[in-house]
Amino acid sequence: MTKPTLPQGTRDFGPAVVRKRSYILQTIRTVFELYGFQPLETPAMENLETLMGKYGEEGDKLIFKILNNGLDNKDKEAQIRTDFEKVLEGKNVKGITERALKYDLTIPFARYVAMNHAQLSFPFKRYQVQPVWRADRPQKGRYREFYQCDADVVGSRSLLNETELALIYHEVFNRLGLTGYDLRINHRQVLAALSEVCGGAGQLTNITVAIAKLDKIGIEKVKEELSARGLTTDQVSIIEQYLGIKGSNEEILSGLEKIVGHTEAGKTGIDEMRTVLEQLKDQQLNIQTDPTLARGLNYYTGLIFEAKAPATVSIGSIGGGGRYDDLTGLFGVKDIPGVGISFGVDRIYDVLEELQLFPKDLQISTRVLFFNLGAAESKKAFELAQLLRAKGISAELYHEATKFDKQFKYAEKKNIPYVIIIGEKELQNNNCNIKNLLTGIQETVRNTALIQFPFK
RNA sequence: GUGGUUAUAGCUCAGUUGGUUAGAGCAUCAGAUUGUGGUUCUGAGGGUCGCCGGUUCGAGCCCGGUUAGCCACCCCA
Repeated sequence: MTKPTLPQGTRDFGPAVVRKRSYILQTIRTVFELYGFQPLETPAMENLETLMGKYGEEGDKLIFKILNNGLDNKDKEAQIRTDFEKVLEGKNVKGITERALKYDLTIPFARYVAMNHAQLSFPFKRYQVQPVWRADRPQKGRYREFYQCDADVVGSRSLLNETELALIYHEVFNRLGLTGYDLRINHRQVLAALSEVCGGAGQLTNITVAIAKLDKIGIEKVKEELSARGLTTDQVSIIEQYLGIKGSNEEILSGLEKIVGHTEAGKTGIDEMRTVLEQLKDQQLNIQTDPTLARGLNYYTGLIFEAKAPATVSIGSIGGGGRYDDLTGLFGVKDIPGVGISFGVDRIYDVLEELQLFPKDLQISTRVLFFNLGAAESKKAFELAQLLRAKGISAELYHEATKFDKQFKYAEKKNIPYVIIIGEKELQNNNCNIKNLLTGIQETVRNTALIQFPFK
């Protein structure tokens, strides 16, 4: 017998952890529902070609592929050998692998919309809470299997959607007690305009990758990287100017206007951000425009979001999203624009843990433990436990008659707030002793009055 | 995917230049206590030193490989 282990980057979730995770998930689901989103689930696996090419070159490498069954079929051996040669060259071949684990929830959603657009009524607002898989190297806050919680609206170009999604972030983080969250926005068109001003749309990726690192490596290193990626001194100096924009949201937008406001794309981007900020004006969100924000996924075309944990926690991004104008176009259905956001539950968990923001009573499941003091006593206890259960109060009867010490310790470990003791005396008198383990207060109650007792 | 680092009891960790039988605290179990827990006291169980191989008379310690955690890069939730 070898010791069992878990695959790299995966985890088991024990009872206490599951409770905390579902507290987060329930909070998010509730807010999604509050804003009119409807649930959707899609399979763990998709056809490989549904996923390939949707997440950029790096993303493709991180997709978990599933080996086909039946590769040992002798009749097909020759074909399988030639196919496998292609795999060794880094190609994907249907004969070897045609399915993959889903990498995010957005592309499967786009696939769903493309397949069902004739039946759906638009705008279609859906939320989805499911695990996704990435063949990334694990670190703290980075796993190979993790949950995403997405909300997307498709079939509407209205910026009201962006506004409401920002409010959802605000509402969820506030409900979780994460009031110090940091929500940033930027616009793909502004980034596109910047690269246009800097000598051609071909530079977009080079520029966004470099400026996204500003926080981490500083302006000098960013300039070095831009030069290394082939930008001229003039172009680098425009970007330096762009990165130097600071101040309030309005100050940042005016700053952007000076650099990219004369371009069509730049104007659109700035106007849209301004509209959304205007709509949010009275809502007290911690929202700020951040010209360095550049989300990696290459399907975003409009406003983009990123939610970060409070600065005191070293976890970084806990959510992100943005507008994509033609996601279903990838699957042959044109003109269905969309916008969506995502919450990273696993990271939010780590943040709440670090800041000790989980409610204390999450771990209370059983409210009442009946002590077991013998055959006749436990028969009565069982009867009363059934009464409480029928009233919706979760109750347990200790599984065997043993000394008090053990039964108390069981209650303590399971965080059970009340124990009920029925012994020989109580059995005769038709009453029972209810002890509150938190306060230590014990009182005697008639059995007929037990169901009225407030087990708070 | 690249580089670095760590792995000893259920948990947190000691373990000397390689040397007989690998230790502590907490936790667990039993007793002091036959109807009232959290404190205290006494005792007990528990380890193929992540795994595989090598060097050596001898390896927890040295070397190689492998698996997993962590860190940086890349990227990302």
